[in-house]
Amino acid sequence: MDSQKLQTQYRTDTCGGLRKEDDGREVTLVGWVFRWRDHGGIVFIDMRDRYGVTQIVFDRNSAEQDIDSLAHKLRSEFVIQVKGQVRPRPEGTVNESLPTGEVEVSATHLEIISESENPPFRLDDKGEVGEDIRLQYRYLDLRREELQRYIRIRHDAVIAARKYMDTLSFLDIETPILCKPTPEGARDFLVPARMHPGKFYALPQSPQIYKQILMVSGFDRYYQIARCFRDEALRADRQLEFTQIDIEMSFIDEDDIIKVTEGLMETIYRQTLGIELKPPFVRMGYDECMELYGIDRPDLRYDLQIKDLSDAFRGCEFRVFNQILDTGGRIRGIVVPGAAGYSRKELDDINAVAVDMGSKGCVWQRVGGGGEHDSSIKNIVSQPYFDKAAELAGASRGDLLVFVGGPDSLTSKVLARLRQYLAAREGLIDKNKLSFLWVTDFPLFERDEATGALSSSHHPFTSPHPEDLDKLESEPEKVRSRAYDIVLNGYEIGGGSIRIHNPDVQRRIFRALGISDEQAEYKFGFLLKAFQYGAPPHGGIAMGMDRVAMLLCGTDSIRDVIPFPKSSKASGLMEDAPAMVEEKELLELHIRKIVKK
RNA sequence: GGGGUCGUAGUUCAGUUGGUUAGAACGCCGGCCUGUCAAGCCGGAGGUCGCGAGUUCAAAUCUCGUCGGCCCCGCCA
Repeated sequence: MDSQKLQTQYRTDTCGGLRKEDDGREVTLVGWVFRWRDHGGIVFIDMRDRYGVTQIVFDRNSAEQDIDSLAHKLRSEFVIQVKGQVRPRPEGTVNESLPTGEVEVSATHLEIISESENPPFRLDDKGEVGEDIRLQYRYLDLRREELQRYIRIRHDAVIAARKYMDTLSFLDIETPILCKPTPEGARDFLVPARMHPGKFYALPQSPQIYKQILMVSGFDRYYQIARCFRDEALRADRQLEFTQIDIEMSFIDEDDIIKVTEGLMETIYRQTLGIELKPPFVRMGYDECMELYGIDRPDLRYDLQIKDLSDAFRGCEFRVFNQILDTGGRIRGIVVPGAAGYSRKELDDINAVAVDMGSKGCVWQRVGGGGEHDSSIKNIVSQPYFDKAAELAGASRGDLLVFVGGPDSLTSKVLARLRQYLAAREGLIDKNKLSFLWVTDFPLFERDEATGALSSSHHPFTSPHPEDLDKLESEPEKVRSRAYDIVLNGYEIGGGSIRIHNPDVQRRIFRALGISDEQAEYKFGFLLKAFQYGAPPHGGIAMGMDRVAMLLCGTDSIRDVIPFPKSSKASGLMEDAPAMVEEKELLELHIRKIVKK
């Protein structure tokens, strides 16, 4: 840290910069009272700012000023200015745990700049504090070393990303926050348009259409660190507003985007944590991914692959299994090595997880030391079937098998969760491992099971796989897309696609989605029109900045890397947002409340 | 929209089968103290048991509702 740069009218140095080389210097520091140890005749103050902690000593005998009265008044989180002389600490009193621990500042002058109420929780990272109270007093929470570090890591990542993108000739271009509503996809945040009674803007779910139009404008390589808004339920890794590193390129294919993205992640990890990644990352097609892991964002830090055990149980005595197999379902399971010793309670817990994910439950089988099989269905199914299952699954003595039957959509969902649950339970997750994965060849559409309607699995501008174009009308669900996701340790940290740049193909997609020409014209006419004026082939990706930052910081909630996040019920606990507004404001916006509270 | 879990002092928590004045630690306030660093010692203050009903002679404790934090399902093109 270049202390020269941080010098101001208030300070000569920071609370993190002094070393024994500074012995004898007259310095002025400003900061917060972190801790104090009042011994009567001598008072120690740990003074804190962004840069660190420095011990200040007030000595009744040696101080030039009568600090007796002032120093004793100091309390936690007062803002103070201290003048004094740097000196080495007496022998035996060096604090090894502080970078500044070899020195202290002997105070000659103290000014209380700002007093503080007693803080509602301690800021020294000793002991847990409820998240509600932390969010309510977020400005104090953010003073804590941990959050200061997270915000710093996030900053470093953003700077690394910007430098990298700039090096590759990407232009940082802004796009509107007030957009045209798009009823597809996530729920929009709407903004009433005062000057257009009855009409609304929407906050961007992503800058998607604008960045595609920028490609038509010839910008070739665009990026933006863009705030996005989606009015959907929150999760530990989802907020109403979040930040994307949004990228779009022209005259490229999948490999070009993937290469740029891998380089981006490589740069971010090197610049923030000094970790060298080893691209290229593993790639896997969607179908294979779902078959092996049951989910499109598997955590590959551990194995526990899903096995198809249908053939083992075909014709067995268990009617439920036969019914499943006869109706196109499968029996699939995972082997947990060395877990045959699980108690009934533990097996019940596993079953509860399976039920929670929507199945009727799971079946377990444990392979005993003599190769004999114990199972929750051993009274129904005879031993040879278990032999076959163990053989198919590759389970050996001492292993546990857990399996679920049903349509693939169900077994995938349940087994993906069980895989995660069992890996955690078995301690198979290496916290220091970084398992990147590209998932490619997503299906272009997915069908809503309730309504039967098709919708885009990525977004409606995603290019279909050229080989599957002729199936667009006949077998739309078999059409693969040119979409790709990047996954890290089980989190989807980014996704994108090669876009459609041909207006005719785009219209065929809209038709397949049940969007009429008129509707398409109304909603996306401006994009289609733009494409009629020489659209370059293009594609891009959006990286979830919050999730990337979260993973860099090693936490499990993006709230930790967002200075002012919303609670899980979407409230700002500090400022108490959202809030009521005056009737007259609504009137001006041509809005009437129908819910009173 | 649904499920789980939690809600007691400023904070983190304990609180038995429903039964006397709801406790502990840390923090806070006061005093003592010249080498501490989560300082120490002595003393003190501090409670709408989230909120509202109900059951009961009696509710932090039981029941119902409600609000809020966290996690999950649905949702998240």
